[in-house]
Amino acid sequence: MAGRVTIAQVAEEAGVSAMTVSNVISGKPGASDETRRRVLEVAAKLGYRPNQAARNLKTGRSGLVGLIALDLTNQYGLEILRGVADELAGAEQELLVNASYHDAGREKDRIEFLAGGLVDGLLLIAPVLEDETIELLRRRKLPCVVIDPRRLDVPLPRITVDNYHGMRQGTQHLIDLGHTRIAYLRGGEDLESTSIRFRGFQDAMRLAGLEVAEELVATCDFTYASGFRTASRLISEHRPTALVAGADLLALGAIDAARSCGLTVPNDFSFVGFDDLPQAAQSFPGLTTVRQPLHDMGQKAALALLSLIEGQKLLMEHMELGTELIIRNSTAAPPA
Amino acid sequence: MAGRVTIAQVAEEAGVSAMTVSNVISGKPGASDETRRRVLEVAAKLGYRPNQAARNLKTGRSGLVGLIALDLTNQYGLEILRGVADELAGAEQELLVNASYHDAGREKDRIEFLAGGLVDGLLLIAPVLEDETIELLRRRKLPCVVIDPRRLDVPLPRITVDNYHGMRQGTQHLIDLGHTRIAYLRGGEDLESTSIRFRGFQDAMRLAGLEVAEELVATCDFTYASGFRTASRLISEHRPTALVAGADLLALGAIDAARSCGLTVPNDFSFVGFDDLPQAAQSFPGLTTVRQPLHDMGQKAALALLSLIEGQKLLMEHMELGTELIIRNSTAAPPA
DNA sequence: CTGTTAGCGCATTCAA
DNA sequence: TTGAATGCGCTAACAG
Repeated sequence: MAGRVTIAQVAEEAGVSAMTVSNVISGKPGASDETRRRVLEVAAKLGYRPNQAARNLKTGRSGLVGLIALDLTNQYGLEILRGVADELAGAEQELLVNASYHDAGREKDRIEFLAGGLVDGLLLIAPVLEDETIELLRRRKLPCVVIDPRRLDVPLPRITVDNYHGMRQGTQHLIDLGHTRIAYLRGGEDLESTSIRFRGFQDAMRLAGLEVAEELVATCDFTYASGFRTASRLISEHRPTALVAGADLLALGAIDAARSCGLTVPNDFSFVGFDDLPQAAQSFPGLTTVRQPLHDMGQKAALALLSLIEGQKLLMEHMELGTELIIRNSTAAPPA
Repeated sequence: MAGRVTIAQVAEEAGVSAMTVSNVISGKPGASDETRRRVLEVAAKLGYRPNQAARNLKTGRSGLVGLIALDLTNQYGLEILRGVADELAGAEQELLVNASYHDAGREKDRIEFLAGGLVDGLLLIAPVLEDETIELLRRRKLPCVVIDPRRLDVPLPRITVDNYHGMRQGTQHLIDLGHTRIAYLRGGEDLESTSIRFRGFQDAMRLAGLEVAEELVATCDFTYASGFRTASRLISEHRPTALVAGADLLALGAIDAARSCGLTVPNDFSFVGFDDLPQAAQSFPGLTTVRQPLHDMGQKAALALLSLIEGQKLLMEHMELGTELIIRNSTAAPPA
């Protein structure tokens, strides 16, 4: 429907061959300045734009990078996406975004679809990645980089974060402030990173000689509402003085739960999150949290994918990035 | 790189012609069950996937819908995007998402790029749309639907919201509660909807016999931080009892500003927002706000675009959707 | 119901 | 420095 003008028309109008137009348009050398000028002029006049489909068919590349995210509503994935987009802006690649909506079946379906030659490479954010899907990817030889897979050992190039030390550091911060009764809010069970973060919490506690009281640990979904609900119960029933959450969204819900119990943050109760989503800074009081370099992860993943697409060998199969404790105003010493 | 198996190979292996394979694969009628079965079997065995580029070249369609959003960080655009994605999921169209990052130049560049045959149609969220860009779109005859343009009268199919009555209703809610000193936080100047919302506020006040005190009206950027800053000043210097914001993000910032001034919401101070972003419900106290049907706007826009792509005439050039006042817990009667 | 012919628009190869 | 021929993989139109 679009791009009505073809290279042939430009060629005729400019009195040269299609080949010459092609060369000039794609900025190849080998064309006199005079010819180049005329071709460009005619192309502009006619409003010529190369037909992507034809170009793709010829070159075997689409100029598209596929990205499959869990959904398009959660900031976690979107921050990564921004990093990807920023990196891709420089390369001549566009982003084709698909969501799997937390459904393994749909994830497989989307991957299969995109792998059908639509994209030159694939970026997966927090995918489930069943064995069958991995097999498909390998068979197709489709360049692919995985960010934060559920199972950390997937046999594909991947980028993860040092969840263990991040959570230890976050927990340690509360311990240093003098807290001893610290609650923990785990995210959903099926992610390996959830367990790793919890281990970081446990170890920090144990090494400080503190007990991890079983009733102070609860599991909930990765949502604000679930964090609110679960924390309400934890706080009202067991009265800890601080809470560590496996994700900012949970921490944010928990803070509001404390507030609705009439507690003041951080005077009466301290909170530490994990992620450092934009909301963490845009809340009152600002949320102390363990920062994942989400934007950076996106950029690094995109960069790795681009080099894979160019046919280069990857420097490393697995890249683990560090975290950083961001201290804001949701933590303080426990009430006397 | 991907999709190595071609239709010819499948045809040979199955002992039929390429045409037959093509028909079977695209689910066209006219193929005996037996043939169909065999073709499908061979295709599966070989892992055949049609090459999109070739298909696109032949059919003149890419199966891609372009979407240009301001950026990928603000929930406003993302809610619309979700609506679009939901609608497109049913059609055989994929979404190619681009961001313009609030830059008119980049917006034009992106549109020009996508219009080069990459997409079958274009959805624009809150675009600037310079005259030149509109001209380009028309020349290319690229199907296009605009959501919430800055200038409401762009000569393209468009979907907007009834900003005027929405804001009147939101303001009226505060008036009904007994507020008389009501502040107003305007969003950035260059959007027509900003002015229209403000007019709704003014009219509601005037019709209730209330004065719109000049010092109680302030303009700020569409960000939480800017809302926080501006509201802090407004509240501490002029002591209104309620504030209406031209966007939820501003209201959320304003609420935290009130809190940081030691005020309790809604007992000491009431707030009304505009948009009903997910954050409005996920905050404490829940934000009373004027709901824009963002998801619905996305769906309707996508639906309209799809019919345009199918070559059908549009039922209407301009569609204005209604708003709804969502009363949560950020509003109450003014302190005695 | 199935096969043949042709060509979408471009870029690679080679020749001029 | 430029041009002619060729084919990427697929499907519309028609013929058998």
